[in-house]
Amino acid sequence: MNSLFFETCSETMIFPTAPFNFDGTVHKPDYFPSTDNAYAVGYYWQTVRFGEELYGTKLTNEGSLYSPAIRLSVYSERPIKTETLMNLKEEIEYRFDLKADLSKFYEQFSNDLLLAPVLERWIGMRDSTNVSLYEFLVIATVLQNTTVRRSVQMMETLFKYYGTQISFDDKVLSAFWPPIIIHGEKEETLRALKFGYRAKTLLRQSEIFVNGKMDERILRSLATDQLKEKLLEIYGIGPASVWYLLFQVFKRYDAFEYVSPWEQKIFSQLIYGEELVDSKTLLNDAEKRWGPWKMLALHYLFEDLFWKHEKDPVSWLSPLIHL
DNA sequence: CATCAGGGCCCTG
DNA sequence: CAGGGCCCTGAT
Repeated sequence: MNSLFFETCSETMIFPTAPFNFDGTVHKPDYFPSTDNAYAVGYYWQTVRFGEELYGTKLTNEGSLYSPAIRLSVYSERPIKTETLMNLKEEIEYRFDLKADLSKFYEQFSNDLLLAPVLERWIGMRDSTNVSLYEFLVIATVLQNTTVRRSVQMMETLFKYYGTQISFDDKVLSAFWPPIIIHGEKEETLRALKFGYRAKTLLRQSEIFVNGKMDERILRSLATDQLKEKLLEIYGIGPASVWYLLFQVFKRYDAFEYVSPWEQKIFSQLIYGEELVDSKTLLNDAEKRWGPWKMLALHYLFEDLFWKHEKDPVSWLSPLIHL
């Protein structure tokens, strides 16, 4: 892994729609830890590959729930052009859903027995992702059919062999590689790094980006059904991964049509206080209760639980997290 | 020590 | 459309 040291810094302000919860938006305690980002209350650091360039970004909370403001600091090798800085700002606004208007969601469920207390704590939290579509596909691939610990291992192996290390603002973080780097690799090499059958997936996913068959910006504008169809065409993306993509990467708040075993257990406890509720029941009830907001509603419940767990372990949750 | 499932998906029959 | 195979690893 080659390393870079970025000292040049440009700044601009971002003004999210209100209400806005900075910490709930930038830090998701249920996502597996990854060395491409770091979090502290009021701060978020993240490496970003944008266009052909690498940047170190830092978000600083300089506002409040009803008067939100974020300082975006961008560290780079060379001074960044104003236009590029504005484009990067827009990209960050999209990824963290900073321009969302969730007022209808809040109004509609202010009396929902499950959601109301959670909204009190987390109103203004957004449905966010810190990475691009390509990068999310890599994450989805290392998540499949394994435990969190091993997902973390695989991710760090990828960073070690194909990524870049960036030092900025007293942080040292890993940065993603461009798809062409993996594309130029042999399947046996990836297999030797213990990716097993995932080697093929990583290669085929890189290929569609190198060949320009995937344009994230165009996908964003598609209707959900059409988008889902496109995403399912990607090798290695099936029913479980597709709704992670729809929700997190593409902000489709209703994307909940499949429950994987792990989430089934957690939702069962969370919503019904039971060990295992039939997945059809889960899906139907969520639709009835929250309709087009169902995944966002579940996200709020999920994050609230994991924040709680981070501070004060929830006894039934611990054995479900295989760290 | 051996066995097995783990935050799925592809492919075959 | 059901079910076997896939890679590695930690848990048991």
